[in-house]
Amino acid sequence: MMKLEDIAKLAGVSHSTVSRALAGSTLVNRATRERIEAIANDHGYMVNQVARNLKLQHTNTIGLIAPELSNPYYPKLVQAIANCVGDSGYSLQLHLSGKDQENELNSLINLRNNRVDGILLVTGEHGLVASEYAAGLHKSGMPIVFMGWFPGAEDFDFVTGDDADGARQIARHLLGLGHKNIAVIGKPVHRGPFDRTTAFIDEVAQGDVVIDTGNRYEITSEQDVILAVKRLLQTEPRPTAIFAYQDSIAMVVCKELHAAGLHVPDDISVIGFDDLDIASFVSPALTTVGCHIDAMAHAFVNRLTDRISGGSAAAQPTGIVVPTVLIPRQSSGNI
Amino acid sequence: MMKLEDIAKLAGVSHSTVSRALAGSTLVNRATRERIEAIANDHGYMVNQVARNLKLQHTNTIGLIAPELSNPYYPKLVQAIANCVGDSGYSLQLHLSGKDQENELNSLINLRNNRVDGILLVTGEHGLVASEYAAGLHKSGMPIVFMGWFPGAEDFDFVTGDDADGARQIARHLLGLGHKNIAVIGKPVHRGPFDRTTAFIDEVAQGDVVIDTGNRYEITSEQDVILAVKRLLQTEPRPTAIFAYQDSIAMVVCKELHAAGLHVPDDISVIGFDDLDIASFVSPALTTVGCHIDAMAHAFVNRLTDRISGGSAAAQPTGIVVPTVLIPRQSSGNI
DNA sequence: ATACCTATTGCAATCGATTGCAGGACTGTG
DNA sequence: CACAGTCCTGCAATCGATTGCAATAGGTAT
Repeated sequence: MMKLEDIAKLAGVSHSTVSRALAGSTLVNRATRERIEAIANDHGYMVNQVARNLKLQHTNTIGLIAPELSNPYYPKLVQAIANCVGDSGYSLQLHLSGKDQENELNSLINLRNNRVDGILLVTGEHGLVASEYAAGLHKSGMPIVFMGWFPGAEDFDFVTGDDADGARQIARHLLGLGHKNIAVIGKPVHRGPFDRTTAFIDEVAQGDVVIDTGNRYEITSEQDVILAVKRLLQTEPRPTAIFAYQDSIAMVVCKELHAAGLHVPDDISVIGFDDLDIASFVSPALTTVGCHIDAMAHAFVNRLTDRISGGSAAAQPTGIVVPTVLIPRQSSGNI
Repeated sequence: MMKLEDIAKLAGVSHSTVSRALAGSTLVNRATRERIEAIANDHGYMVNQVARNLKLQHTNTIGLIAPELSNPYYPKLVQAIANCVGDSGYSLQLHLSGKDQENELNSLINLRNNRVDGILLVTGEHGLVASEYAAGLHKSGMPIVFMGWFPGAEDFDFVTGDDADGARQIARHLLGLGHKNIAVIGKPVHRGPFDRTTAFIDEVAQGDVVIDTGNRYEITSEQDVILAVKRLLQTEPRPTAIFAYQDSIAMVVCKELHAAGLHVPDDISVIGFDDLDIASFVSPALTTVGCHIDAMAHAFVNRLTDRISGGSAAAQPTGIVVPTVLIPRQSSGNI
């Protein structure tokens, strides 16, 4: 492939001049520059970024580590992130950690070795895994921003949706609908100050509704959901509403309820969380809580690019929390 | 950040020796190597890949250009690709072209400038856009594999699902169910020898069923679908089955049919194409055609890595077509 | 004519690795 | 003791850019 030197020879100048000409430097004579540009163009010269990166000590690349793409929430996020990153003039190096601690660590190492300018780390539902290494990286000056809260997140830059507030909105919604006997179900994910479960339970308590421990189902697999729904239906008195911490769970719940001959929302209300695209497609359409994912992605990559340019950004790590909104649909019975 | 030179100084040897030691070369004395390894380890030395890449003239990185992530088919594919790529020891540089020709071109240029070892290009439903540039790249020796057929694909390596056969399976399925009056609807995507529409129409013709031109709906937006369904319902005699070329369209069709008070599949059968995850969730579950996406991804990246290592791989460009299978569910009325 | 300034251009160092080749130390053999 | 053969290690070139500094040419002021 053509290199600076080749163009230089063709133009009868030194490679320094070519470099400057192509960079649009005022240091080179206009006529010379135009001649060089023409030659470079004719021969399809394109700068070798890896050489350039080495010299310039930056790569114009951002690393993104996400858990997976099969949970439909992540593609939405990755898409939004990719757009923002592209708009900021960076390339994206994508790593899927598969929720695996070792993979996540390897990705981190790989990204570091490749000298990406910064790292975007989406912590999975499992919480942060490679935190010590991430902390080391961070300390060594690598800009890194997390998405999602995890124990110790305060020491880093992170952005998260205001899940707790979302849960509170759901609580008020259900209370407003007159529900007094509510069950909660979902994957156990403890997100500290942003915890959905805690916030929900606390908020309904404000309305003098207590969620019986027997009505709290922690599940980890689809199989569990089926079992949980079976048990739930035998509970006396039967709950009139179910809050599932994840849309994916809520959908299975609806399916099982339907299979058991129950009608949502007439017999029982169901609310999810996450605002998956599918949520509006299933029938009945799922009431859920979401947050503007573009705003989220925007905050995420802006925080990082600010860190990279190291400019006005406060040295202090900050947590950015983006608001969530309730999206009432059929499954909660108000429409 | 620590570099070879620093470790060399610490160990009292030359940087060449450190390089060799860390590479596990037999050329360096065992004791020396172990000492160097220990020192490198203690000081957290990690090779600078960008310098290494420059010297080695390869980057261990594969570029992936996909149209988007909001159509749920792509995340599945990207996930599978990312896994394969990772397993092969490469990093992934992801670009989302957003179906935009200029973006796709920019991505191609960017990838080339970054000297990725090879490029995976998923052509969108719009067909290939940046084909001249891609051809140029290809000619200049850049390994590049396409996913999906497009006019001229024969000159490149490409892999595609056997959509035509899938469409034929659907045709036979519908024929077997006794349908004689069938409508087809979907985005107009012409995939030459793998065209869904053509194959479908030809195959039903084998069963002496002809699809009236009035029963062929080419749509481009969700709005179009709604209109099409309205028109379709006024057609006399009303079709008893609808084949939607895409699951995403099929789902909207079902929704509209439901809204019009029609029952799927009792009043009318619907079949989609793509086997989206959602397809099994909607109610009624959607009969569709899919192909083993992992096999597809596998073929895709293997072809590329073969090209990169340039080994046994035939110099001749080849098209790999992976089989599709019919997945009968409720919406076609046989279950 | 001398000194000085400006506008261009080239030289050479640098980024951080890899690797062919030369050379030193040490051992074994005749 | 000389010489060849191993085994290690270092020197220096190289990958393809960027950029500070020196050098040259031409023009102008004195």
